[in-house]
Amino acid sequence: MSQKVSIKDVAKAAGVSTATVSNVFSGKKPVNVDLADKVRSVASRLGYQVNKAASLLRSGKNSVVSVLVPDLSDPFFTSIITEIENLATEDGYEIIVGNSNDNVETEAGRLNALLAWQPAGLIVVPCSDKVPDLLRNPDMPACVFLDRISEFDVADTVTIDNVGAGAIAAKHLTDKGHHRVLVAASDLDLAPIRERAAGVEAQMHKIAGAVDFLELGSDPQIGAQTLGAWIDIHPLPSAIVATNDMTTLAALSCVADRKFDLPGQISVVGFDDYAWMQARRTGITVIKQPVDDIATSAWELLKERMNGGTGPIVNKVHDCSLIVRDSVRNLGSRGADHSHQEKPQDTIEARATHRESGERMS
Amino acid sequence: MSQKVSIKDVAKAAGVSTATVSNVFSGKKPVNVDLADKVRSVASRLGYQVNKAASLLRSGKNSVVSVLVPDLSDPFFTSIITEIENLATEDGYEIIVGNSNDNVETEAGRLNALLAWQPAGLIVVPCSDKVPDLLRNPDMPACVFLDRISEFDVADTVTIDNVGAGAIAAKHLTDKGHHRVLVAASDLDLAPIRERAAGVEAQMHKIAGAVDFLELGSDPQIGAQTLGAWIDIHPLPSAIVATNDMTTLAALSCVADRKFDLPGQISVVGFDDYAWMQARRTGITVIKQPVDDIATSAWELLKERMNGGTGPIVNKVHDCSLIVRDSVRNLGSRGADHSHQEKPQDTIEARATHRESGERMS
DNA sequence: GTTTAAGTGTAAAACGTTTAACAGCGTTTT
DNA sequence: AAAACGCTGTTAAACGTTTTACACTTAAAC
Repeated sequence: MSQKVSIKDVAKAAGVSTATVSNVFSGKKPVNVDLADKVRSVASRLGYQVNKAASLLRSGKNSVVSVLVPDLSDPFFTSIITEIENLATEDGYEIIVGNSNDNVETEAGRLNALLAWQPAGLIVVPCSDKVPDLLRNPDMPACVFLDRISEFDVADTVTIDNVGAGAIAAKHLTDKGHHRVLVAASDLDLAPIRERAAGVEAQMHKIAGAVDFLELGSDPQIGAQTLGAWIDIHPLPSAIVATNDMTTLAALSCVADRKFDLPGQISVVGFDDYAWMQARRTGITVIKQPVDDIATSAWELLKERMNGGTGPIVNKVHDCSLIVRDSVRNLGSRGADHSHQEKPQDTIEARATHRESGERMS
Repeated sequence: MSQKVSIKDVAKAAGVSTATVSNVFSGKKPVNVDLADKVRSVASRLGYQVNKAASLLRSGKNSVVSVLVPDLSDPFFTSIITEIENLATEDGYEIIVGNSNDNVETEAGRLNALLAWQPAGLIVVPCSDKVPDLLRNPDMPACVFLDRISEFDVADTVTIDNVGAGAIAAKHLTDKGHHRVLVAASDLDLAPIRERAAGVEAQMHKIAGAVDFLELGSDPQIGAQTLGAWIDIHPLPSAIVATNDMTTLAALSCVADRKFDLPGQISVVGFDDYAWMQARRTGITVIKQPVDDIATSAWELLKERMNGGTGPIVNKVHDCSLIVRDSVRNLGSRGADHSHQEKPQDTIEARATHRESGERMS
């Protein structure tokens, strides 16, 4: 009986028209308050629930927003989804999630499935760093791209200052006297990863240090092995900089497997900040992405578009911060900071410039 | 134009009726293969996509399944969701997620919102351990309850042998000579947590050991403080057993904060297994829930119900396993195993009985 | 040679909303 | 006193599918 009761039943039982019932629930047109109360009470007595499918069909207005990410097992993406779900719920939206599995074809397939619902909006982290072809279509729902994206003229984007993030990590290392670092990248074909690596490289160049790059993929297990194999045949760098959460895990796994003393034998700067990074004897010094800010920006931008906003495309760029813990050894050969003992945990805001829109540094 | 093309447009362009187009895409009734090909080619040329809302409205058959969990920031729940999304996608379903925020009222609200879509099925982890009232209604969609549930006669459930899990953890500790352990529980009002704790307690009783219980909540940060405060005024137990992932994090945070040597000064048995647990010098010995199996069972059960399965309610119970790493010290005072050095990592299958359905141990 | 059946297609009626268009009726404006 | 307006309500037509009932053709069965 619960699913069978329609707006007509309520209308009949309350002695009004279906239009009135509709208006009571949608608020599109005012209804006399007493009458509205009566309708509501009748409705709840009958267990009436508006049928979203019918509502969507007629009005074309949807309350679901689709989120598509390349890897649902990556905590970075799930943490973004979590935050977006929070915000969306507050605004009366539902979230439907898709996983492209880092595969362009799967991505297209999922996109098609999601689009069949005519979602009010789309938040997507492309699995390549390019806009999926389907979404180049001019009459798509509101859409904002996150994180992995290197095209900024198709739709709103929210990203981080990747070059800056890499630079901060490297600066911290060079300040501590490190001259030779290894960048543990996931996949250098991805623009953000490439930029983070470039940020490190630029800083190392400044001090005439050495920097190597290694691709570890997105599986920490395999990444740890790859890294181990590399280490076997190369001189040990004094520090490793990870370019995302998965490579951080890979680096730490490798360090653990080989029983390296951290930071005695090798230092590590991780990427992304999770609870487990400080729930250990040697807390991990990390570059922290402002996950909540990213999600909030994405939601705000999307909301604006969903409400018909038709302004120029905005490219929101967030800054990362360095969280200093204990995984970087002070080699003390350079800079002014070997004179004092740093506090065990400290946040140094990035100095990277904050760009709201328009052109990016090349 | 993309969203505007309907089945009628395709029908007209292909010179057939809408019914035929519908049959081509739904496969409900056979269509001559040549004609079907023509329809398909016309459809893709026009960029036709079936409108799920209209389809759902008319047929009543939905391809979305709703998943509702108490905390989207809990990796355990997100890992389950991830796996369910995989399975669902393979079977042509979409997943819409909800977060009840550990609050019964929010749960009811989210449930209502999700139900308005008339999902084909529902997978829910209740925030209390009881079936939400809304779902007691006889004519609800197919539903299976996961993890936090203590009612087994309303719908299919999939849980783990919580008592067994606790017992395995405790047995490992007592075998290593531990006599006094602390159970770091999240919330003892939750049946599964209570049972895990009871499993530990039972085992400790067997050896006439001591066991304390402490509730830490679901925030690792706060939990760590609570635990620290407790430790300040109680003699240090030789080991801590966590009852879920969040309390594992809390315990490890606390140990790290206080610079306790792990496992020198204190041992820890964690709950749930994630990559970071072994990406550290001292790998964490944990009770591992078979997340993939849980998700798979849930999906299989749900699929059966969605396909009209009307058999008796089944209560699937999975066993946990112990993964031995380095976070438990061998106190060597008991049992036969202090004679040999254990391997660094080893999996010991639980001996807890495996129950497919029917009655549970009280 | 008539009936049955199988295979394939169509017309038209739903499904449960939202939303024009319109109408009644007090109140204000002219 | 007529006209205009605001407020509140209704009627009926969409929205894009699926599905029932039916129609036509051809082949097989009697």
